[in-house]
Amino acid sequence: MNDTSPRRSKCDQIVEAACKLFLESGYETTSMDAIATEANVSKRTVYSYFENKEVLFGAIMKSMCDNTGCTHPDTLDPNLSLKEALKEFARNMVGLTQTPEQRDVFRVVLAEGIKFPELGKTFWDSGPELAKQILAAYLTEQISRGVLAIEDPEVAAMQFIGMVKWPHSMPELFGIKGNTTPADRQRALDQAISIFTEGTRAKS
Amino acid sequence: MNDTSPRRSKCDQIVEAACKLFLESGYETTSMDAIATEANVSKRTVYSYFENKEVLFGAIMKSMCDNTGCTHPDTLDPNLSLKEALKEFARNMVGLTQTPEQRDVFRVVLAEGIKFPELGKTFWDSGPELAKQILAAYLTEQISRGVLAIEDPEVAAMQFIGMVKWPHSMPELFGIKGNTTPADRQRALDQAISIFTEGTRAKS
DNA sequence: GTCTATAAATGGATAGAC
DNA sequence: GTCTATCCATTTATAGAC
Repeated sequence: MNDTSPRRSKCDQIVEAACKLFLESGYETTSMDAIATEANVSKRTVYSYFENKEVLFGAIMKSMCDNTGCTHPDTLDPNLSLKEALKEFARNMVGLTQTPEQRDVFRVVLAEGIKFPELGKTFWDSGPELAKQILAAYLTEQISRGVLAIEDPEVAAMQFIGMVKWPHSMPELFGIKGNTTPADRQRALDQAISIFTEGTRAKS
Repeated sequence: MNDTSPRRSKCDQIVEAACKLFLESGYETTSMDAIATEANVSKRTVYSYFENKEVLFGAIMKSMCDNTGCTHPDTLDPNLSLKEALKEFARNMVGLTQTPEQRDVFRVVLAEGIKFPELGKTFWDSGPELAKQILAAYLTEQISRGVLAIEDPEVAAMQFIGMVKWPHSMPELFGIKGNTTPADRQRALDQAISIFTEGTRAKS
């Protein structure tokens, strides 16, 4: 017995092990045997908590989506300048502070989307869609104040998110080891915000 | 025997079947049995053409990347206006004319990226990276003519691609059935180009 | 509740006949 | 080259003892 952590319920051990393995290797490649072993628990115990493999996977991924989808603030800070508010939003929600876990969730949800269609919707609603709505509400407010001029703020929100996220996330997702430094990413973010604000600012 | 097509080599039948099934269901879920059945061929015949499952998958996906990565034009048309050239680029390479097959290739490459790392690089180089370089060259030209003012044209190219691709591709990738019409997508594209050109135009 | 052992099914790969 | 039949490993899921 390798009971390092002082006292943790069997269920927690199973969840933790399943999380780790599913995110590493996806649904098919991860066996219930491997999960039981990783959790220091017998396979029968796994089945006493989760009816079968599909249920276990669904439960794990649902909670991962809920927890990693969106970090806290649900509005953009109205006290900051336009550029500063957007920068803060980009840093927190759609970009530079993305953890390896968030990246793995993204990849696994996408990979298993055919077998688990409702998972795609869960992820989408708690991640990109939520971020879009928050940003769109802010943009709409700025439009009504006459600061910005945008035809469709919802689409513009998605376009901003794409502009910030794509150059940073896609290479990483495809395993392209960019030799970008934090300073590089900071400059890219500044450029994105500059293009977006200049391109949407109301003509005075 | 269901030999509908007049005369096609066994190898072609296998490739075609494997293509279809791998793109539909990914690597693990697709069995060699299923491929043989779909191809109207015995399993032994599959193994006489392809050493094993990994080799078959690698060959299939490599050719899919080469064929669907990037459509023909390798420069932007210098005779068009800035906006028209960008619109044409966006339509051809990163957006609205994306086929279901291209979307499936994207998804499978991403999904199996851990087991087949070099596949990610193959896809990247023949798709997004190539598109980026073509666009970056065009932007650089426009900068040197004093039409645009951009600090880092390579990053800007990726940002433009993200702005165009994200709102359109991501929901589809996650199985979100957008009720967007072609007219909606056209308007979104126009808005993206407007934001980008206004945001990067040199101050006169 | 938890474990060891096993049943039932599936999948990758091969042997040998034609 | 192609087929049928089969081997062997692995995997999900369950039975029965403690």
